[in-house]
Amino acid sequence: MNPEEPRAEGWPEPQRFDKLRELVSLGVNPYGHRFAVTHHAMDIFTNCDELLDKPVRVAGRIRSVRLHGGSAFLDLHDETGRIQVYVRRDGVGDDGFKLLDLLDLGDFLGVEGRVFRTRRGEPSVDAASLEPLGKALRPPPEKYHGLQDTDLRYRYRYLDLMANPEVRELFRRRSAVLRSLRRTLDDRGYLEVETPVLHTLAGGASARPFETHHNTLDMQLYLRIALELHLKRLLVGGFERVYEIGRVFRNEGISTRHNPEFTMLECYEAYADRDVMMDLTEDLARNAAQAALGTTTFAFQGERIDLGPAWRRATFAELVAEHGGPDLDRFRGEEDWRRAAADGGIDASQPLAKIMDDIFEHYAQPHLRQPTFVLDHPSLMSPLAKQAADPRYALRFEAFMAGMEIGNAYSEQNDAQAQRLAFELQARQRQLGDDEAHELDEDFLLALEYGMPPAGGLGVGVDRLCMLLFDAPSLREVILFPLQRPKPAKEG
RNA sequence: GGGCCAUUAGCUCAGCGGUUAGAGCGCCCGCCUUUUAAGCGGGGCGUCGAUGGUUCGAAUCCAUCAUGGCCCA
Repeated sequence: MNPEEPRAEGWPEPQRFDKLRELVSLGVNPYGHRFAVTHHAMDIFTNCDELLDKPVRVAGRIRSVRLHGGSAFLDLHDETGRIQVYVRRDGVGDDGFKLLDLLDLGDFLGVEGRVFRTRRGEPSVDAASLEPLGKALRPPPEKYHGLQDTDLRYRYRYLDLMANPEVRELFRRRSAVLRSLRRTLDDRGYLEVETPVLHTLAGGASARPFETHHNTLDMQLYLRIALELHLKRLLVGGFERVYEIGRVFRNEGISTRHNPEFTMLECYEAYADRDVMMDLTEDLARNAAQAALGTTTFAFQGERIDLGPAWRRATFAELVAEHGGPDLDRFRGEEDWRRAAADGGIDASQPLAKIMDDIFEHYAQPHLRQPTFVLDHPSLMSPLAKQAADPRYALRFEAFMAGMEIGNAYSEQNDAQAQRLAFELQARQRQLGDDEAHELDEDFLLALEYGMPPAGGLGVGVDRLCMLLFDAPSLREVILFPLQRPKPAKEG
């Protein structure tokens, strides 16, 4: 940006350009370089008495200025909080005091001075010198109400973070959740790995993928919809406990519980099964809650959720029947499902797997408030899981709370021939119009043919877990930059 | 995809057929060397989301569109 060439007309505050130019003409760099910070706001606030009259160097953004003629109070915000700076003409000299006129709310400023308490007892820094570190050409959001408009909050998340301290706190807690998930798995002997985001075939889940293209290879590629198939290849390779925390992408609708890209934790444990993964799921969730909240009970949208006691375990069929749905155990085939759908007011012309999903969502899901493991889904919906003794059902669970799915796990299919049959069944569903049915993945089958240990596999929707723990009404609240349609560029 | 709601100053909002569109914060000018949502005096900085329409008159009523939110699929 060349300050001599002002595009200042039409800017919110063209005076900021004038001040910028004047700083330069005084030989002051408005954009600073290194500034050796000795203390953060929080340090001075909590250790004020020990620091009294000691020299400190603090830096941050100017959020408030109270001018008093020959002196001024500035509120400087750094990552740890707010520290008040007292600037007196006697303290910083005429030249230093003149700088005050050239500073604006939103500017970054470095201050060297001594710690003192004001008459009212507030820990403050009596400035000896001021060093502009970063001029703001636009004003920050309003200081009391912050930035409320959700569109603007997500679109310009930096303003949201600047204005709303509780948003900064939320993302600190999210980081604590991530650390806790990693620690729980690390402590259990898991290895964290990274697998490709670009897939030649999007598998591991039922979802439509994003498509992309590699120019040099002239090859169609897909953004991954799950981590599953590569992590299982690692079990084939000999790692026994692996996990990945990574972004997956699903080309589907956007809602308060869905974002096109979201963070998934998947972990695979050789020689374990679904039941082992249930215990692990409870541990992961409890530890995350402890790490982020310091407790395993919390309120979600007015509802009390308790992760502490052993979670309820009930089968898919039991839960549907319990809430007025059909007796799935008596179902013989597709016709029974379609009739049940019609009876329940569900679109009976949809692909069969979708009908199964809808029947569960219709009857059971809204009632799953306290943490619940739903066991034994229909096999058709679970092509990557081993079948139960009754082959209509799979050795699978999904974890629900507050009516929301947060986890999904299988006793992983390690029989290459059974996996091929399951894929072939999916391929037929695809031909019948189910574009979410799993693709037949020869490359994955090849890996299984070399032998994979039996394993429990678990996937956890990290964003949803955070949403619950933080009592967020929308998934978008816990994602720093949720996808938004671009705004037309403003004129000027 | 369907229904409902919102869009007014940089920000948070009021105004809902009738003078020149308002408040607080922010901003500009002046005063003030321990204030803290500092204070005092002065200044309104606007394509009322966009485009059409109804009307003597539209921020306000109607239609369409755009963006966002909530609910449903």
